[in-house]
Amino acid sequence: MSLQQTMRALGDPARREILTLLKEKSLSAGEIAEHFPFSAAAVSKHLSILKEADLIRDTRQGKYIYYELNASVLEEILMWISDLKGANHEKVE
Amino acid sequence: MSLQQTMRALGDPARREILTLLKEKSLSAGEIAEHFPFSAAAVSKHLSILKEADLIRDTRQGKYIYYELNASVLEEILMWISDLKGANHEKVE
DNA sequence: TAGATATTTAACCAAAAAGTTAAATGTTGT
DNA sequence: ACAACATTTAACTTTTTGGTTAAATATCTA
Repeated sequence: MSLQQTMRALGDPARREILTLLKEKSLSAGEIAEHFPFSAAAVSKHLSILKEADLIRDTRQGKYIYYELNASVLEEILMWISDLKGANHEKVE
Repeated sequence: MSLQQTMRALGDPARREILTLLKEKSLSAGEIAEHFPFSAAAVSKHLSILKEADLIRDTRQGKYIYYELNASVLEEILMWISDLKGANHEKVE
């Protein structure tokens, strides 16, 4: 929820990679885990950190839990960074 | 230099705070350290991490070393995030 | 209900991060 | 050259992070 959580979540390369994967389409935990050289448990932990930061949402479908990107949270970071850059960030209508 | 370094540097709240301070104006290491509850050495380490990420630049002026924000690096992150959001990030002329 | 599969949670471990104090370095002014 | 000051670097400690394997939980199907 907080900028802190979001930034922390984005600090890890594996988690950024997960977000990039999810940009294309929603994937189950297992499908995501396949992309990485470490255990499903490790990936599961990454997923829970991303979920706490509200960067992803999960929905169970039977045996599988599908994850999808929640890009809306990125707005806050975008603003923080834009602000640092001294941009005048008006709302784009 | 890498996105990884930049993201990692931004992952720490103290370092983000430093950048925010430097947004206003350049400050010496000592002035920056005054804003934090921990030692000057700890702040110095944060500064070196930010410097490695090229997020700040330093220039010595006599006894003092002044730090200034280098916002240009933020462009890369901004693009990464915009991309995740699915934005069509054209250059703004 | 039992067994197979998907995923998470728990307990644990090693490596990295972030802090400390003390010593080293660079600069100024006398 | 020396003392005072600003800052960094070194050595060390504690906490956090990111991984492991094994056990727990949830769902499906025979």
